[in-house]
Amino acid sequence: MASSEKEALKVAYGTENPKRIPAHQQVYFKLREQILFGELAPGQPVTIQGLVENLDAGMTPVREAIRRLTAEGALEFQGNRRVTVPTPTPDGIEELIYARQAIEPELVRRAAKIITADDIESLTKIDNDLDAAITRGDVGAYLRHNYAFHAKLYAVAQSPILTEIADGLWLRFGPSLRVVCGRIGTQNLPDEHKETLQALSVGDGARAAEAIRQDVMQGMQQVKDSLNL
Amino acid sequence: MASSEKEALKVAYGTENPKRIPAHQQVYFKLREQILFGELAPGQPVTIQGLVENLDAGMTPVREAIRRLTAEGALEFQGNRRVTVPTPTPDGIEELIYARQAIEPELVRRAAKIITADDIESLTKIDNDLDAAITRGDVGAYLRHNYAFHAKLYAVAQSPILTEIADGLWLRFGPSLRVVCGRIGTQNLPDEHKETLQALSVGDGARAAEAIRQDVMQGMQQVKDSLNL
DNA sequence: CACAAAAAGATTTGATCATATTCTGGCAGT
DNA sequence: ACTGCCAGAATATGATCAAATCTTTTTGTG
Repeated sequence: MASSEKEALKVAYGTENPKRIPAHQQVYFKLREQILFGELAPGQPVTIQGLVENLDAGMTPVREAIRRLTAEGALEFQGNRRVTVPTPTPDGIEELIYARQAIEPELVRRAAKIITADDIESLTKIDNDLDAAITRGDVGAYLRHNYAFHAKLYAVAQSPILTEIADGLWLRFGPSLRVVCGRIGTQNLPDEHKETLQALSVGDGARAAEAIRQDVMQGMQQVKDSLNL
Repeated sequence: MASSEKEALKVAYGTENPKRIPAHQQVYFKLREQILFGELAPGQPVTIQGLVENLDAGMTPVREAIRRLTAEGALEFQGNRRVTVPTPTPDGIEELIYARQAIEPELVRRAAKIITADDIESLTKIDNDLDAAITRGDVGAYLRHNYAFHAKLYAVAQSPILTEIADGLWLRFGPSLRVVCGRIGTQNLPDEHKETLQALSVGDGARAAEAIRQDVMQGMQQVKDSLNL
């Protein structure tokens, strides 16, 4: 997702906005949220008509949003005309593990070079919210804040292409993450965020990158184990 | 692009086929080709109505194809409602260099583990066609065969997610590659394919991966230099 | 009077919808 | 099981509306 779009959406949501967001983008963002934060489970079929009612949108915008999410790997054509949320496979998880380890530490290295005190403060705040969500066992909030932490790191890195790739990967394992958290709760989930922040605050990009690599690896391993893949 | 789709398209092209390919997919593949092999230049605007005439398709399929390619980074929203082929930037090229070096050697490592003699033969044939294209200075054929070589490697690796990412990267620098080749011809272009094939034929995955890394790096460097970025 | 900035109008293009058509999967009846 | 029919869902078209750009005209100033 391009950050300019995010910004535009934030500005426009709900208010009597001057800038009108095209329906197909609104549908895209709503559906994306549902996939990322678990309203949709792996294997679940996604019908155009269902979304038309559910999201109260026209047919054409829904179609376009589905195409876009399909291209990003968040949804999957079933060959006939069906679309579903992809079901994780052992090989797929392996690929995601490799890809995340290849991309995310690099983003953190890049972020470390140009991060500001404000950014670190912002990240710390997100991480505190994350801890609070873990403590009270709020799975939904955990998923959102965890994503927010990583997304903020991407934003700091100012590397739009790598960020888009990383965001695409989130869409692929989001539904599975939800399933896992729903099963094992929010305890025992990996959190190398403190270490990452520590390293970033002293400008140690290499250490921050390694911390994120650990965070990513542990998280994906957790998913893999919990799903018996 | 999922390989199942590719297969389906190949089967269906032109013939009085039993399986009908949806118009939006046909448009997608046609447009994708135009982007990859250079009918469309960086910065060029892409209009829906233009494609409707050009590709002789309806409006809805064209729209869906554009959304899909936009999600893959092959096209770019211009904020107003315009869509264009992205113009390369120095930072963008840097990101692509990193991403390709992270993904493609891994695909080759995976391919090396399961490659068959038939696959190697097939790759050799593609590489010969590539050499022929270089010799006679046929830029279009060069681009197609060069892509075919890498795409075949991806196919051998049987890693759909990494392959989709790699394919997405091709879409991002395809137009620039065309510009560069049009400018400097087909001589002096990198070709570590022989080395790659040699390593693959003796089962040396590490060496094959390194050869591809060289190939990728040199190619991207060429693009970067030629565009004065 | 010449020039340029601004306004108004015309035109192109994108967004959306209503509707017709095509396809798929299930079900009834053999 | 097999075949053919039917309901529902997806695909695709063309019409309509809205937004952006281009063109022309108007207006203001040196």
